Amino acid sequence: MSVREIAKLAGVSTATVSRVYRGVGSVSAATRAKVQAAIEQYGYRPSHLGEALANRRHGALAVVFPGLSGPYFAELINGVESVAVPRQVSVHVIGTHLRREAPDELLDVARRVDGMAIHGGTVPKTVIMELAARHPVVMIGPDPHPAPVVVRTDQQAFRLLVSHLLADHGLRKLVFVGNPEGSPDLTERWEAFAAAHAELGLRPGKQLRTGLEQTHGVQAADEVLAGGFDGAVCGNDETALGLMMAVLGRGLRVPGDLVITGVDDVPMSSLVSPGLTTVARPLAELGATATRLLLDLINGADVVPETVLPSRLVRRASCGCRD
Amino acid sequence: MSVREIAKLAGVSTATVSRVYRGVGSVSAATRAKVQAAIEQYGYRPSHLGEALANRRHGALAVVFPGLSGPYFAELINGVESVAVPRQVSVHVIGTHLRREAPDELLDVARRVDGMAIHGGTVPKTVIMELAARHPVVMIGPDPHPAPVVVRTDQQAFRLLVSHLLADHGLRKLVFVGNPEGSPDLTERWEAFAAAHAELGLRPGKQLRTGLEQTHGVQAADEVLAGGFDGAVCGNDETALGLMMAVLGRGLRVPGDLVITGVDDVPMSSLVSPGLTTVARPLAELGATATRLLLDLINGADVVPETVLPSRLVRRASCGCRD
DNA sequence: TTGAAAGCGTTACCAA
DNA sequence: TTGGTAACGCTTTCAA
Repeated sequence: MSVREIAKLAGVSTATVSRVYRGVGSVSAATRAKVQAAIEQYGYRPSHLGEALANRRHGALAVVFPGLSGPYFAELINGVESVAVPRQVSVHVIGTHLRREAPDELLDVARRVDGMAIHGGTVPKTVIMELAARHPVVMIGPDPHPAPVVVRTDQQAFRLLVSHLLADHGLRKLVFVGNPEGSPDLTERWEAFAAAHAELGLRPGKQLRTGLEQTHGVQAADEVLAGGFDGAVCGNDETALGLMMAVLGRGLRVPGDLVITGVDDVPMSSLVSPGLTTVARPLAELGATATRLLLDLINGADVVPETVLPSRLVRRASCGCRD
Repeated sequence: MSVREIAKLAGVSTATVSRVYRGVGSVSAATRAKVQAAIEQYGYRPSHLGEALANRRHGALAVVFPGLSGPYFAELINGVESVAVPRQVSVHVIGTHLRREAPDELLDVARRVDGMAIHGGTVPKTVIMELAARHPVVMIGPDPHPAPVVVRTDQQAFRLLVSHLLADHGLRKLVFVGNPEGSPDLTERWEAFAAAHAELGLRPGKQLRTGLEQTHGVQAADEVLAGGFDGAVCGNDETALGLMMAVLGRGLRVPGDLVITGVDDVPMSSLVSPGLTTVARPLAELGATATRLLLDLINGADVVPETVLPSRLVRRASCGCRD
């Protein structure tokens, strides 16, 4: 089923079929009806390839993440789709899982889309630069590399959080749970963690390097508990929740035996008991903004190089505040 | 940068450029070198659209899920990619989030891929049939609808699990946590749950309808605890883990105050304490098999209509077995 | 070994 | 309001 066949069946030209299908240009009611009938009878849908080739536009964009699992990415993707879907742009979600072949894969993905939004910390500098040189690229979250366009959240609330634990709750032995080397986001948080300590003339607590998933939080429990810390400042909610689960599973209390905090404010965090004190970040908005900018970039518009979205401290019971 | 330009720059025909790029056909060493040089100098990569149009093949397939979040889907996707990536086929991951517009979206996605693997319970019968009529389609997991090709796991181990709780642990008041109406997978599990009760001359326990995410498990806690049940048989590990977390957070004990079991054996389940008793399902293999069959279907091969993979009971501490 | 030309399925321009 | 025709960027067949 191609335009040509439908055109023949309806006794019109391909141009007319195209016009009818897309509802543009002027077509008499009579011809329109004829063509519509043929289209419906044969269930004709134009080939995406033909369309895209002629338009020199894929009508698709890619979002590249280190992984896919978890509420963090789910929310980000929601944001992306909330702007892409209404504009009829399809979204390719790529999880590199940080595997080696990722760079080559991305070069290949680039051939199928009009532009890409790349999460910070997923691909090496050289690849980003190579991609950005040829295609519209927007970075989601901080990345140490010189990138064309970046959308991110600030670290203010996170610093406030650490100060809150130190100053208001009087904690003096905090662990930072997360690996600053693995992710630019965590690098910034570690710096804010250190800065908040320094501000009070304290030495920054220890750093416990783990991944960003719930399982990593569970696995960190033994070491955290053995370290005699009074509070665990986790790099994100998922590790915090994993840690909390492990601590509770040992019959200990939060915040009584250990204060725990996270970052992101994923849905679980407000539901568990004790509620998780965390930093709310506008994840959906982050994805949506990145996508809007990317589409602007694709359309050749001028785009501001850096957009910073606000984050917000959310105090619940896990830090010791009464709920 | 198109074939034509490269051809001109290298002083050869487009056919020769194409041959060199793909490494097929016979080309003299001298011309090959000339062409290679031009390709590298200009960083030429053939347009995917041109390629696909000429080959009448997208080199891509879609996997359709109800959601994206969580370890269950992550593992399934791993399986899919483990076979697609080596074959140079790119994967479009679609999360419908069960939204209304999903059917239309899928029809549109179908225009961009060579075939699709659809998770059971994600789209209405009519849509599946419409898709399957025009495109290669493989279903992942049970679906009540007549589908061309299905890959699934059996329910044997799940039934065994329920019998184990009833017969070996002597539990008499089990809740089934999950909504059979929402998912064909859960429908089958509910049936197995009822059958295991019937086998011992017992009446099937109550059904507590919730979603399949961790948050839903947390939210179900109050109702489960108020019901005076001795065991909660959850539809999957995620709800089980959420429930467990909520129960522990209230200062209660698992399995002492409540036995909890799941299905899937996601990574968290072996890490938490108490370890979660569950049914291990070969999720990666499920995704991989579906993908293999889909590619066969695309290549016009004959394909067996139903493949059933085995599941396995994994006893840990949460059911009351000593670890 | 190489090239000319047709074809893949659209859209868009220009005439009619 | 319509249609013819030239792109779009590639692969492939057939000759040379």
